[in-house]
Amino acid sequence: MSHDKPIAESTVRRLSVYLRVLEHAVARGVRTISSDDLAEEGGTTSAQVRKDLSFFGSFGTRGRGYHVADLVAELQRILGLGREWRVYIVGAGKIGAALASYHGFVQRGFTVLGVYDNDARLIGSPVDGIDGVTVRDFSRLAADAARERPDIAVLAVPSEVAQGVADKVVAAGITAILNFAPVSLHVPDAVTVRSVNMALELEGLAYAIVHRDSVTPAA
Amino acid sequence: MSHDKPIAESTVRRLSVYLRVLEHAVARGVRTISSDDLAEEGGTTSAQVRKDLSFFGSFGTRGRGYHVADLVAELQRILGLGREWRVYIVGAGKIGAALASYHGFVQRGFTVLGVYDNDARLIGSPVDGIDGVTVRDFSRLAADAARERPDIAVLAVPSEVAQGVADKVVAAGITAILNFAPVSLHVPDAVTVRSVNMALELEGLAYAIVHRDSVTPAA
DNA sequence: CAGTGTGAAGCACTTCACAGCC
DNA sequence: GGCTGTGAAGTGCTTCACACTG
Repeated sequence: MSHDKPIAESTVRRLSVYLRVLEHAVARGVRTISSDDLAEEGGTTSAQVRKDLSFFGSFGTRGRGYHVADLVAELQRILGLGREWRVYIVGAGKIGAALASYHGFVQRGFTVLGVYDNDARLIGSPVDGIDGVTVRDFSRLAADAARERPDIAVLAVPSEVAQGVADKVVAAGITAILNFAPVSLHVPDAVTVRSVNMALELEGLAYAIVHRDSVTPAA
Repeated sequence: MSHDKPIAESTVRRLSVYLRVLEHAVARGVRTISSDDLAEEGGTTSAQVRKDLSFFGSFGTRGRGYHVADLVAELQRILGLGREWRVYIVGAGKIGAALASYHGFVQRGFTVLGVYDNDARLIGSPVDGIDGVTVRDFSRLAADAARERPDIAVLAVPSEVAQGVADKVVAAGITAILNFAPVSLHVPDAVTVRSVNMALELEGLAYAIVHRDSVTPAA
């Protein structure tokens, strides 16, 4: 849609972090914040904060800092959080259920329209945390998607079936996937995939412990 | 402990990915694998695979590739997966419970010794998925840790209390934290923190959808 | 030959440092 | 005086390309 120069994924990640810090600042009644403070809270450097923001415009006031409320609005706009994002969760196991009722999602405008599974024992049972939503039959996903046009599918299924599920999700016209299975998914270029891999993070910690002080943190 | 030159976090991440691919290959009865195949399955390039491995040694055979079983052993050794890693999970809510019973952890030698909460209604109740483990009182964590010497604490608590919990965990002598709360934790340098932030990943997807084809994937 | 191992080149992200502005 | 915005410098990860070897 836009023709801005590409922004690094690392920058986008930090923008999300800044947004959280700023919302916290709003809650505390803070009006104005410097790049130094933002960096401190967000775990980065002031130069990084200013550089990240500079890709999108000049939001600060020299000598003063950033107006918190304004910057919140800017970041929400930049990140695309002004609208409702419609989400399907695939997999009604422990992790899928936990995600479905995760408060952090709703808070940011991510609405869970449906939770899918192929286990007959789960289909039809209520998803707690979301009133009125019951577990849907995975075989209906394509038909439902044609009607509801979800933006994002969250995959909380076992590794062995993750690629197959991803293929079905893509075939249903969903173009963004958040993958919780510990496998790399192969999807067409037009589809965006992010992965959250908890076991991999634990392994990273194990490595760090074993090799204490010989790992360069990337962020 | 060792005096190897520091290895990039991105490299360590990929090693974990390679390990998974290789284990899958073992399961399929594959004996030998090329950097090309490993890259294809792992979502990277063959040069990257060879470079990553080269930091630790020469494990392949020119003209032939890598012996799968041998490389699995090497990677397990490099990542420090040869031993048991003792884990405490703090927070017995939905996410904490889901993590406690997550199979991927046990599989890699991560043993959940205890699940902690400060909610009296949860303390003492069984943690399903782990036989014999019941939810422990968070106020006992320091005392338990002195005895059980866990390596890693997984934080599955609300953002508002995450920093406070982290402080207690650090005070209890735990030096590695996997943080699921969407805040950056401030800890001493000697403590390693990794964060998994699901809301942030969703926001990344939202950004990617809004700015389709103007994001440079970092991995 | 097929495919690894690796110095060198390329590229992208981060940090520096300072001019400019409130 | 304090702090932003930003070219330029620095750093580190990735990609290239090829010598080398089983």
